Amino acid sequence: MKRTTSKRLVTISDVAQSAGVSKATAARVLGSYGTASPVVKEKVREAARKLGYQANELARSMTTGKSKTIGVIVGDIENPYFGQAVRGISDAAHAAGFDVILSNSGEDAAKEKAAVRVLMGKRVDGLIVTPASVYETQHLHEVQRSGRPLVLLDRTIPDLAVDAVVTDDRQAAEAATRALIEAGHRRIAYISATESDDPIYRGPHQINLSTVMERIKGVVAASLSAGIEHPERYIRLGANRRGEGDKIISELLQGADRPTAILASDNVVALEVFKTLRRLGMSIPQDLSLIAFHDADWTSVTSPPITVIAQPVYDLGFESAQILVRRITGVGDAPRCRVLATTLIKRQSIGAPPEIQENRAVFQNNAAKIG
Amino acid sequence: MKRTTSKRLVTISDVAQSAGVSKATAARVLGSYGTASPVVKEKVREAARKLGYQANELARSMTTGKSKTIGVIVGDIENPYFGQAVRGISDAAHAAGFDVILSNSGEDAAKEKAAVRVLMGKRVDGLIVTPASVYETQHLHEVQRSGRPLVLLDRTIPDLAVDAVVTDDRQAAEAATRALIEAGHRRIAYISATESDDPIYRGPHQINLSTVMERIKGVVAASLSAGIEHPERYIRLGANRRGEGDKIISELLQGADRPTAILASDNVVALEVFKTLRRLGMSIPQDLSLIAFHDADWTSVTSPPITVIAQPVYDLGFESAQILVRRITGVGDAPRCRVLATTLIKRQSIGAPPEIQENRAVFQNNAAKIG
DNA sequence: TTGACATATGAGACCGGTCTCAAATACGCT
DNA sequence: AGCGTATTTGAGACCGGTCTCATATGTCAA
Repeated sequence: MKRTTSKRLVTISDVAQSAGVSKATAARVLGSYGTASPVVKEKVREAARKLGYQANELARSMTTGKSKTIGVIVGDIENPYFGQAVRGISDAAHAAGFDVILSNSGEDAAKEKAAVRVLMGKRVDGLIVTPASVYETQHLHEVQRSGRPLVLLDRTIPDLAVDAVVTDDRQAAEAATRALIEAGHRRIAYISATESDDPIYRGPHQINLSTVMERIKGVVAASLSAGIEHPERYIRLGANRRGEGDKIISELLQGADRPTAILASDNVVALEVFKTLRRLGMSIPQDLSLIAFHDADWTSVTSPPITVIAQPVYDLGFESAQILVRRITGVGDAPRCRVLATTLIKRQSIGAPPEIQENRAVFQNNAAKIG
Repeated sequence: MKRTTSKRLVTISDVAQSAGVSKATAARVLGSYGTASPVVKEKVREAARKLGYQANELARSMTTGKSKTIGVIVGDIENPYFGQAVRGISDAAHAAGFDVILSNSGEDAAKEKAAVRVLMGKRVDGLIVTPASVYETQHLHEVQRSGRPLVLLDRTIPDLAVDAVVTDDRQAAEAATRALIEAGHRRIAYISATESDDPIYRGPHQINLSTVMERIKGVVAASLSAGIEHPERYIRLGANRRGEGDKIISELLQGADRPTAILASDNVVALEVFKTLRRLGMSIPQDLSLIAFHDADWTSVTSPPITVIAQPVYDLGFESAQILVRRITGVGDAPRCRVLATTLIKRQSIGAPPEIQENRAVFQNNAAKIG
């Protein structure tokens, strides 16, 4: 039995020998269970201090069947959105006496599967997962079948009967679309970072994530309600970080009957819009109005400040962890989906569409000629 | 022995029974070691599939003394800087056959200590830590003493002889300061988010992090070289997320002999500068020039785009993990500190100080009167 | 001092996997 | 069929902690 990690760590047996008591007594003191006399307690603690004893949670978990640890798999470790959610998770978990360990899927279903395997292998007491796909979910079904509690964060999976905590993406998209319609827009694009081979939206089969589908439904519903025909013609997918954003956005804005407003799925897409507009010599909101999902720190200091859909991300995380802790503790009622509200924060990135501004200018020119 | 987690998971013994072989044979097949006949292999694998066997890595690690897992403790999970570093760590670790689990210290030494305890308890093969303080390091010394490999990411600890990977913060700060001096600035502030009771810099005893100390040294050295006296009078600390940033920045900018340029320690501080300037009715770069550490996505789309010190964060992470893997594998040479270079990316946030612009305006007025 | 009762302690089984080595089995040749 | 050799298999010890229960020890009252 070879150990490439250089030194065997100090065990309870070492401490027991040093303190002159049995392994069982030393374990009682160091594990804070059972009884021990004050004299023995002090002797054991002193020996542990001197030897540098560090508990082996592996052994403890093997025996107790519990790790007091929650495993969390986030979609994109580089996205501060998930950072905030993790802060909420950590706060709720720690308040309930649980530790949190994280893993990152990078929005890739295979990596998510590997992360689930790692965390299950470490026998975490429960899992919080932001699913990377509604199509590749076998590994999550297996978690459910194993009996280990699972909560979905931010996104749902239709045929997986587990708890979920999400924001009301449909209502958010409807509200944003209505705000743009009230400002005069009839050609409104929704641009999403979600992976897709074909950037042009053709139907639900292209959509991996529940959040994206809900938002599309919201945009389409609000547009149809306002009498706008074929609103889905302005929906684009795949505008993610790998340089596709600029291409998709510029093709859209340089096409016939271009949209006069964009609803961006997240801050990544909003940034791409900014960069593309600068390159095309267009400006917000004179040439294009913009609303973005998520109120990142910097969205209020751009010129102009961006109108955003603020999401209660910390609460998402906090609630997820609370529900999971309840499940771990043994609550067995039916799984449910908790839906949190969003807030539309109006800043200066919404204006009238360009053609309405031109009509106003023509009208003023005519008035000057008459007067 | 009570198990609140509802179901005992499937073990190798269950699979062995189902396949009609011994536990040792089933283990050989499922653990991919030793030998087994092709017929037995197929029987065991089929039984494992049917029963939903998921390896217990706790048991495996206990026996082998290895977990093939790297533990990472980041300073601030909400900062995309650390997200990028984690991506580098993950890529290098996975290439070497290791898994990565994360924990967040929130730049709090007590939380870092707890995170170290959790990850050491889980017997990770090694640790990568972004230390939250150069003063509270006992827990990291204990890691070192235990023989478990440890690499410091981004920041060093002076009396801890372990490997570290950092950026050249001193040289970065010198280069940025020189760029501002060349643009005419003689009053240059360095504003840091690092925790401090007193926002006014009085000496090294206030500084928790090696990066901050190095940057201060760089700003001061470049200023003194250019004949600027008492450059440290414009150094401010504690401008973090909790609302102190606005107060510190506005007091500084509204004081006598206010600075005409700011070097911001990170994007958080740069954002605070933007917000405060807007509130005070001042603009970049006419009233104040700005350079920020770290080239975040959004720094190139503000108006004006910000001059930044780009840091090779992914490489920081990647190198850290490579060094750690070598240590885990048994390399025993002397610990070393690997220093990576930064790049100054000039955009439009640097201009001449306001008083030089005024002198130019006066000179042009005089020329018009003559001509 | 003795007996009753409460508290502290130690021995041994167990968690689920790995590893070693002896025994069983398989295979090929005479 | 028997023998020699190679391969496969199973039994049991072990990792480091927890838990149960029998035994030892301590305390108090008669």
